[in-house]
Amino acid sequence: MNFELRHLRTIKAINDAGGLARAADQMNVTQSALSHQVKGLEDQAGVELFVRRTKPLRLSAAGMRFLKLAERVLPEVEALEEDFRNLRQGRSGRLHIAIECHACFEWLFPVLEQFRRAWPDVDVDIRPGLAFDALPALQREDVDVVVSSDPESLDGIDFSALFDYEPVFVASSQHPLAAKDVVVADDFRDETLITYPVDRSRLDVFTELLLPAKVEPRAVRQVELTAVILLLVASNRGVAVLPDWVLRDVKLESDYVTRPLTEKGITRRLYAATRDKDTSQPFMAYLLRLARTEPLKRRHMPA
Amino acid sequence: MNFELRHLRTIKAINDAGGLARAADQMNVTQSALSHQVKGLEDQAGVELFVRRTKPLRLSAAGMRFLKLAERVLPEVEALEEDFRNLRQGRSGRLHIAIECHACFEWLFPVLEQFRRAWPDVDVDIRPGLAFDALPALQREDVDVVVSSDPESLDGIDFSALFDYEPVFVASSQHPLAAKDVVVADDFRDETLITYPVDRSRLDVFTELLLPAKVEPRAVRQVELTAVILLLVASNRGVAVLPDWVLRDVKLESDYVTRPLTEKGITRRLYAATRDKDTSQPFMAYLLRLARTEPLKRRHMPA
DNA sequence: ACGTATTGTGAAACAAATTCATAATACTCA
DNA sequence: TGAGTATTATGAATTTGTTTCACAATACGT
Repeated sequence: MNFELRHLRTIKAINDAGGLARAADQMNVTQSALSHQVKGLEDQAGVELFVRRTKPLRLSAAGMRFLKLAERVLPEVEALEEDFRNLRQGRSGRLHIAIECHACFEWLFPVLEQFRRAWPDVDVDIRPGLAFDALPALQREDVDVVVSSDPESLDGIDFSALFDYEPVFVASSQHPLAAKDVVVADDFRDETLITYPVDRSRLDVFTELLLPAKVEPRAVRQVELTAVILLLVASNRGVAVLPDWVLRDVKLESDYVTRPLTEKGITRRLYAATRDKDTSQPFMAYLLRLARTEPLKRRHMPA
Repeated sequence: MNFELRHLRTIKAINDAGGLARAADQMNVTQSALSHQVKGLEDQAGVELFVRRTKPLRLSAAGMRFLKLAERVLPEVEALEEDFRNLRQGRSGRLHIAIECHACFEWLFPVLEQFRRAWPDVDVDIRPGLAFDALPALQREDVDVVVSSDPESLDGIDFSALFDYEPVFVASSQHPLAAKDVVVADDFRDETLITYPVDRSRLDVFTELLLPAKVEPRAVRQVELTAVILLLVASNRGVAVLPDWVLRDVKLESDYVTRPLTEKGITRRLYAATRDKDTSQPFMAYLLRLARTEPLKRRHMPA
């Protein structure tokens, strides 16, 4: 008693065609093949699937149940086949994105909104959970894209540059440092610094400014949401360093001010890591193009 | 790209067992067999189902979809296999009954009520529609039992006697014929006869009484429902001939009277026709026993 | 009842899946 | 890092299953 889809297809074909011979034609096999197959199936099942005393073979009660199963199952199987066909042609696929940089939500979300419209069959998702070892997850195919500003040379992984950004200092307009044109490392010594709740090794302020200068802020407070960070900054509960793109939309409400870090300013580059076999897939290329151009569009535009 | 259930079972097993080797054990095949099978499947589908860079084989995104299909489909297939097992052991099956005699509803329904409790997995139904050529339908396996009072010698068909009954004359207690102890054919000459809307050849009054005596009633009115026939008779709009079992429950309300037909009374025998291969099936035997005994239980019992 | 359409059967040819033996590969842990 | 272990991959031989071919058997229509 070990059914196969072949059997389902056969029973359905015989029923549809209204006979074994006609069904055989449609399936491009001989009538004999189907006769043998049905016999084998009935032996296995121990049940008569067809009424034999009638001539164009008709389904018995048991056969009807078999047919019902076929009619429920076969379309699902065909759907998967279609799905795989699309996958092969790069029309469908999975795009699960891990973001190492906490603030990337801000520009990524609008990008994915646009992507989704162009590639409706691609399964899109953002997975902020595995921020720590995102690259191993990429290798293991747990995710398909990792957004990071720290490219590593890894086997089978491509890093594509997306765009440059500037981590900028943010403080309340009431804050003493608002008076300065440029903020430097030493300025943080007496400040409460508000950051995302992640390791310092993944915070630009520390890696690019404070650690090299061996400066420790008076206090560090960790806050999850960007909007809340800005709220706290505006009410002068601390200062923060955020990528410029986070500020672009809200700049006008001048409860707070932004200032460059160091004389020259700091410039960082964002990358998308993908498995090399996926990099040139149509929808992946489309995403990368979108992620390169789209976040810049609304930038430096005074509202 | 031609999936088989074997592939679904394999993918599921590999996922469940967490590895190809373990899955092979559980399926009682060699690890090599599964390796070949997966390879073949991936070639056919043109899609990588597993992540190869990791060692205990893990499903890829595409593989996950395959697994999902397996988890939806396999239980359904197993349900059917279970169903067939039951069928083979005679615990489940189909019991579609065609009744030639219109009034058989009255005793058959309670019988089926009882049957259903004893054999919950048998698919029970009454099909009054194909009253005309019920026996061919039985041979074609469109139905499984035919209740009839006219046994024929037919190949592959058994007729089992159920019980005897008496077609009796029914009239309003106001009706002149109510004065007679016995009603004969001639008595119908001036009466309006109420019958079920079927051919005369399947009405006891005609086959057993009026046709042999070459008597034609003044009028014949056809009515579908037994209850309505009794209603019309009670209000003296005509007379009827019904099997005694129809009257057993309602006799007490003596708006109408029943009288035997002819001096000796008429006796008819009811049969259940079944395909010989089914006759000795446990649930069929049970039904026949029930149909032989149950309808008689409440008979001739003065309430 | 005869001819036609349809299904059934057995042996041979063909195709596919499985095994066996062994190679290749990833993972583990000192 | 490297030896050892666990896991998967591969190719040829074997086994198993499916299809074909040719023809027999069976139902159906007129």
